[in-house]
Amino acid sequence: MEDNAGMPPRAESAATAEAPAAPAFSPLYQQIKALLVQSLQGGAWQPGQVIPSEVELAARYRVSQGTVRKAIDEMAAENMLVRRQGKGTFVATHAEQSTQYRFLRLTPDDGTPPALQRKLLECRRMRAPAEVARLLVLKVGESAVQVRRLLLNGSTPVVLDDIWLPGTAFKGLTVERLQAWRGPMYRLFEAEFAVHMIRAEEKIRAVAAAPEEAGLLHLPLGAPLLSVERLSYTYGDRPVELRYGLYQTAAHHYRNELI
Amino acid sequence: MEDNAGMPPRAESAATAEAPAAPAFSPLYQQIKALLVQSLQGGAWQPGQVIPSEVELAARYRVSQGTVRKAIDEMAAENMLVRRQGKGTFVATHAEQSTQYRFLRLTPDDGTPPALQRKLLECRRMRAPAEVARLLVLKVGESAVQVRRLLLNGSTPVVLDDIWLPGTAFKGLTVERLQAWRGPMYRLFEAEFAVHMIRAEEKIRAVAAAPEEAGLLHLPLGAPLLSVERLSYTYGDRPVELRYGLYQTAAHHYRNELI
DNA sequence: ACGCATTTGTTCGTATGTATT
DNA sequence: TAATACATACGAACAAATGCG
Repeated sequence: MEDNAGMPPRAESAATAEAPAAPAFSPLYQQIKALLVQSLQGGAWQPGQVIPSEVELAARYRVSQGTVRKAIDEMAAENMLVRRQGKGTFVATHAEQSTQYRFLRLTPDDGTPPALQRKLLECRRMRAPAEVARLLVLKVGESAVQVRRLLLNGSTPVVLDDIWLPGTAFKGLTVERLQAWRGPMYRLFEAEFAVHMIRAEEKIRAVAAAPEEAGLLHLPLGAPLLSVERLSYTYGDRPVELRYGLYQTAAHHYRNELI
Repeated sequence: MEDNAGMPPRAESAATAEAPAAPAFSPLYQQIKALLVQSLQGGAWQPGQVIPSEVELAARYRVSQGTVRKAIDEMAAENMLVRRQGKGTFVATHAEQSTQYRFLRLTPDDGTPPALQRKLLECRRMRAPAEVARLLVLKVGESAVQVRRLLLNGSTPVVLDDIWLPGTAFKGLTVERLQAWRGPMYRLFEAEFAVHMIRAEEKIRAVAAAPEEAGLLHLPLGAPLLSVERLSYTYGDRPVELRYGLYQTAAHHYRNELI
């Protein structure tokens, strides 16, 4: 712990540098956290896999175990990592039972766990419409993939999703690929396209069913629907999915916890 | 630090006791946390006030500062306490700018901060209806207070709230009291009735405006509305407020963050 | 304006407990 | 049983923010 050669920047180096523009000092554990996020972003550790132990990471970055621990604590709180006592710390995945449909807040009123069947309606590639391009931070004219699907409870359609993805990141996403996939779509994204959703923002409204929507959801024209616009982010706060959802809330509700 | 006389239970005592029913061992910092929550619940420290410093609490409970710190960390994460470097740790309150309207997720579409005027419609005392009694865990026939109000953006009504409170806890809540109050309702509750909301669960649906609602919100019959059922909890997971809200989402939306 | 005391924030080191393999 | 990994707990030191004299 004497020299610091070849090591990542320490807090001191940033703090002692008398830069005129105030280089935004950050505590050591935040720097370690940033390095860990970089490793995840770079694909050094895959979803579901163990990351090195706290002791090893401490040695690697030449900091104390407590500092690594604090960095990992924050990442675990943000659902990027999962700690398991006695086993190790794992990269979060949308594959596990507990985190499956982590982002779907629609729940049956009777409390039973949500069990919805998928019905793929469409999957096509096109130039991103202006609004989609704006939200996904694409250049004008860049390609996007549109996926439309229904979620059904038995024979009752409950959700109509209109999903938009950046074309370049999702090269090779086809109807067949989607059709063949069993399991959550976000799991497909992380397994086949190395895109891991870690956070999302939603804007929710009540709207009246338009003709096409009403037809697909087997509802009368003008029936009230929950409109959910979701923008999902991956590491580094990069938006990578835009999803317009229409939820039928006669026998379901959107649950939320305020803290 | 030698003897432990008159002190709260330590982790060891619980762990070593060979109770047959497995008395649910909890780590020391969790026990400290429970004691701190009790102090809040008992009103030992008022909202907005400083609690004793970490060093003093550590001495009082005969544990290390780090253990107190971890207990406070969790409570800060749950918004029960607020830490301020150099000043101390404060009991959270609904009075501050940052936490005002902490539970109101409705935001104008144009991004401006929500600025809504209140218009009180009703405040009366009655026997709690069955559903209200069930959710607020009241005995059949117990009294409840019903408050109905509008929130307006200029002259446009945006929110219609139907609020239910336990009658005993809110003895003395009258139209005049509500009418006179400036500031968030939750601030009134904690200041005048010692009821502090720390958590809430919401169930959200899209519904069609019924005649009375449509009239109050200046909307056509059947217009889509966001229906928000909120159950608010105070210390010890006791539900103390039930609120049925109807939100007009033409120029506003309910924002949510998924993590 | 300056320094000092107080309080939380960060970092380190060490030891021990608990869960898993 | 032993080794490994995370979880808890303690103690110490210094940094940063705040408020007061």
